[in-house]
Amino acid sequence: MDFSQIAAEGQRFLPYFHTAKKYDILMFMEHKKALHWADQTAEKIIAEWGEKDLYTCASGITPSGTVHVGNFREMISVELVVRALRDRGKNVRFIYSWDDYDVFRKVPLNMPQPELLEKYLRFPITMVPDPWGRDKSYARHHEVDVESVLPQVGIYPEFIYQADRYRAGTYAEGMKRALEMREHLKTILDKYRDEDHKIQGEWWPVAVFCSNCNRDTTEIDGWDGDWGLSYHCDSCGHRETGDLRTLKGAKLVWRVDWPMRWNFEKVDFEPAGKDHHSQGGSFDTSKHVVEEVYGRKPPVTFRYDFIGIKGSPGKMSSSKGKVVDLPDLLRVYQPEIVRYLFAGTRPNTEFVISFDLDVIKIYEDYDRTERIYWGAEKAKDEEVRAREARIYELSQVTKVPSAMPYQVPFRHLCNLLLIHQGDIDKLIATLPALTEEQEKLIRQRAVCAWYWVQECAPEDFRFAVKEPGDKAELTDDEIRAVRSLRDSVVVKLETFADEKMIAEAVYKAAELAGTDPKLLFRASYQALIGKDQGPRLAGFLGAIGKEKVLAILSAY
RNA sequence: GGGCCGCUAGCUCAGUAGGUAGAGCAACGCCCUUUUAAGGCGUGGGUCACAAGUUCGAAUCUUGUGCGGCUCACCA
Repeated sequence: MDFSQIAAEGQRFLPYFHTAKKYDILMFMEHKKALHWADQTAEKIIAEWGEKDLYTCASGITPSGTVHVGNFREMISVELVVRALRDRGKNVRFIYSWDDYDVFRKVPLNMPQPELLEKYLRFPITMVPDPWGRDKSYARHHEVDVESVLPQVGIYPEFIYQADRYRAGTYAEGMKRALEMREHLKTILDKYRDEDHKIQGEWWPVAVFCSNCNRDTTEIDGWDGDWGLSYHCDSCGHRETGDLRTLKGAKLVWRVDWPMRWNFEKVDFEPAGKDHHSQGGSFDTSKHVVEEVYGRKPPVTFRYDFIGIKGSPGKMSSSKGKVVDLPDLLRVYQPEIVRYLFAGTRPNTEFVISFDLDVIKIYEDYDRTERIYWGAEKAKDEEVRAREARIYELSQVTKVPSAMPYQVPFRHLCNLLLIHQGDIDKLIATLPALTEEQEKLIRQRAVCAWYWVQECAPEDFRFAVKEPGDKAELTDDEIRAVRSLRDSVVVKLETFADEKMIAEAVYKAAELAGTDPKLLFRASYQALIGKDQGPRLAGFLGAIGKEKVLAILSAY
């Protein structure tokens, strides 16, 4: 692009282009910057590390309890960045670290058999039994819960099990290096501590699970400057001098462990929660450690915020200590929409995941984004269109469907399901012919909608169509209104061109019966569903079906 | 005490290429002789917390102030 072109184009965007500063012009020339935060992060990673054959993106947590939506935010944030990198043709390794060699510190409130678990405090969580008896350990149970559900939302990391790594001696070199740099590490960790909190007395960058009783209640007695490490256990009195390469219980303390692994795996990107991301926090000290002790630049990062919950994910889940996890989300939101929630929100902003009436709005928002992507709805401007389209792409579990999905608004879907008492096959039968792909998505959405209606929606949202013969208590006026509706509208329901025509006929029916339309509506809803209100009557009659409505109303 | 984040319409929030302030809901109005839990159209409404600075131009960048929140300094 030569300068005259820039100038011409610049005039369009910058009315004051002719007087703009050089800085403004430079900014303008770079204006093709990525719109989505995942793309921006991907570009930052590439800019920071340069062109590489392989980029490593990492995430991980300690499975010391139920892995909740907050933890999930980290996984999906990384996954979105991984996709953005891959979309740029990069080769990416996406690792997820299960820190299952951490100590079992306290028993979470929502665990079964707390007395049993109590006995294993101070053990590594990988050696605590699974209180459900399903998996080989407490840690494994939580890992399996997550690993089995992630594919549903299109997330496929390479899992790394830290207990296995440490016990296999994988990090022996890293531990030795930390011991050599012991004094320097101490200085780094003390940097942001005030006088009262400086490390007191002897400090070791390694800790040991006792080989006799498995607890971490040990103290280091010495290091021989090479591979030999001595310790004793305060619980069982065991004393031992082991070799770092074979001493299975030895591990690095957290703030050294993390940076050591950044170096070991050559991590280029890893976000962290806000608890890690303040000065003196673990990400901050780890940054110093990886540079000064392991000689590697810290990864590109960002801070993600916490997630709040609004409404209840189900009637049964109000027990104490209940945390909301990914399966809870998937019962109410179809997988694309789970991804959409996270892809559509910048990681460093807090947001709430709703299980109440907001669910309807979230579905509507997603549908709108979908229409914009497919050009079925105009976006305000090109920028909005491009951003919405990108969010839509990133929200897909695999790839974008081959044609625009058939949209059934969530609220309408709920009503249809209530009419058909949750029978999805019957519901599908009322829709126009769909492709296999479209039907699959509707079925998925219907399962969520039905769960939501039954478990999360407010009581007055639900209704059930009466069975013929189940007669409502109506006054004479009401009975007259219902008869009028039946005889002047329902009997020729199929002759109306559209819902609007039916609506008109409904009002005409009230007039014929000599009653207020209000009364007719109330009476009709009472007769059909036993409530004072319901979905818009005109469409509702058609949805229930002429035969069934007649069968019900014939009692009057 | 250190650090971080937020403060935009009545409410919930978009708005991080600096270029005339936006959406949804609420409100108000009009229309379809009819909003009964998927009606349509339209209108009003903001000192973008406050102050100063940079700039031709600031919600946007800088500094300071206020209010609210989070986080670290013990452990991961």
